[in-house]
Amino acid sequence: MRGIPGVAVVRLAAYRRELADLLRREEATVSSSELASRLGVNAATVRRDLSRLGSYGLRGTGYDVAHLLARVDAALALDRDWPVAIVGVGNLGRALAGSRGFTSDGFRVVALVDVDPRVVGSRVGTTLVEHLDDLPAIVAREHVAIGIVATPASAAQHVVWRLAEAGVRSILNFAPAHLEVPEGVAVRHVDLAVELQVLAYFGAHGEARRLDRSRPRPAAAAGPR
Amino acid sequence: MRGIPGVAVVRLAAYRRELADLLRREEATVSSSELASRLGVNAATVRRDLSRLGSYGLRGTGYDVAHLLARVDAALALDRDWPVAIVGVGNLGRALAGSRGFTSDGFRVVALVDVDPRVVGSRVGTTLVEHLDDLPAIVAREHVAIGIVATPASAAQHVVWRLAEAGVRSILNFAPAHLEVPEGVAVRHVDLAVELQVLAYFGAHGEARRLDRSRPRPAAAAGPR
DNA sequence: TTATGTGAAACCGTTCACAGCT
DNA sequence: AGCTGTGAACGGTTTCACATAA
Repeated sequence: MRGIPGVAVVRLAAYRRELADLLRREEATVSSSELASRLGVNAATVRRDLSRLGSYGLRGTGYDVAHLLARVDAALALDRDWPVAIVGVGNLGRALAGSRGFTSDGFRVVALVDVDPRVVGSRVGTTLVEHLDDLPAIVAREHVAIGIVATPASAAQHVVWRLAEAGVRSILNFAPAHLEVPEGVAVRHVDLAVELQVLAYFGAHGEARRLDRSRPRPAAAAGPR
Repeated sequence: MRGIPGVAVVRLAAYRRELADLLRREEATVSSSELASRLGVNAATVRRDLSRLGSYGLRGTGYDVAHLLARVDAALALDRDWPVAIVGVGNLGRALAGSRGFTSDGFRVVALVDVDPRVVGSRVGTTLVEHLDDLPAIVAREHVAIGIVATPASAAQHVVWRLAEAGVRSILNFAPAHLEVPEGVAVRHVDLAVELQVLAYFGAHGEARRLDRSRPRPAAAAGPR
């Protein structure tokens, strides 16, 4: 049962969002087809995704919203604490630090890191901006589990190595660059320029395909195999 | 060429980035395997992707960097102008407006839109923030081709209808919500919370997986506490 | 020899369709 | 009756492997 396909993990996160909404509305149960239509996916896909977590559906009725939400949270490991460090305190880094998505469900921005002497030592909100050289200490002190790379592309690879050395094994990269990572480190990329270019392609080719940018980005590349 | 698979379009944008870099370094040619290793993909995949644009490779040598870049640009329709409107001028909207990725290669932020009276009428940089109600006029005036949704989730669907009505056919959504769109409108989603949750999953399930474009990777350690 | 372009195979996620619970 | 869980069919991408060209 281990080994949920990357795309399916992305869908789990989407199901979670809908489930949280249903819970808020005090709906007791949902069917796979209802979840499916809310998210624009096939009902069989929903059932297969959820069945990977175990059989928690009730035939004839659907899924218990609260229970299923708890199972999804457990699968996504959201029942733990995930301290986040943001490296690169420019416009984007600042915006991310204040973003809703970055401060909920166990995610907390616990550190801001930069190298620019004009920024290091200042505060963003209540958080002090510290120097990249202190990363090992910061990671140890705050138990940082996820690193956000919001630096220019030219610095991104260097930052990734520093993060990896310091023990961070999950990285979300906003820099427009492909990154090499050591074995055991997971990376996901969010490249704004790429998103726009893809939209340009579809805009120009008049195809309105539904293609969500859901793609996991595995770790490391390393040597030939 | 018509009908490039969505994932391949994303890779084209990545190749473009590498090609631009190679051009900057004045490299005259690249091989598929060099591009492949730079991006962590298979060389055959690179060749198949590029061959969809036509046969521009030179056997025994590789691809002419400048020529290939021009072909990729043409395929992605980057030889045109793509005026962008950002709806939702909060932290994220502001950061995006000033972002590098949003102001290059034909993309220009030509309009900022919000509904909050405290924001409408103000300026971000040199751009005036206008009211959502004026969207049809704004789109017509600026020839807006791409709309960015950077509003709260609760407003996102409404904004999408407004954008679509006004004639915008490409939408990049940053709100944490699934969006219904009319036929002929392309949407891409960037959900920061989802990205973090996916990283939490991989961080927690670090074990044994294989490296593929869409799969988790082997990891050696456990998650955070 | 080196590297492209591409049939054909392998691989993998998606969807169907229905058996099996409640 | 209604809806889940899943074997099996399906469809599309990826990768192999090699004919082909420089």
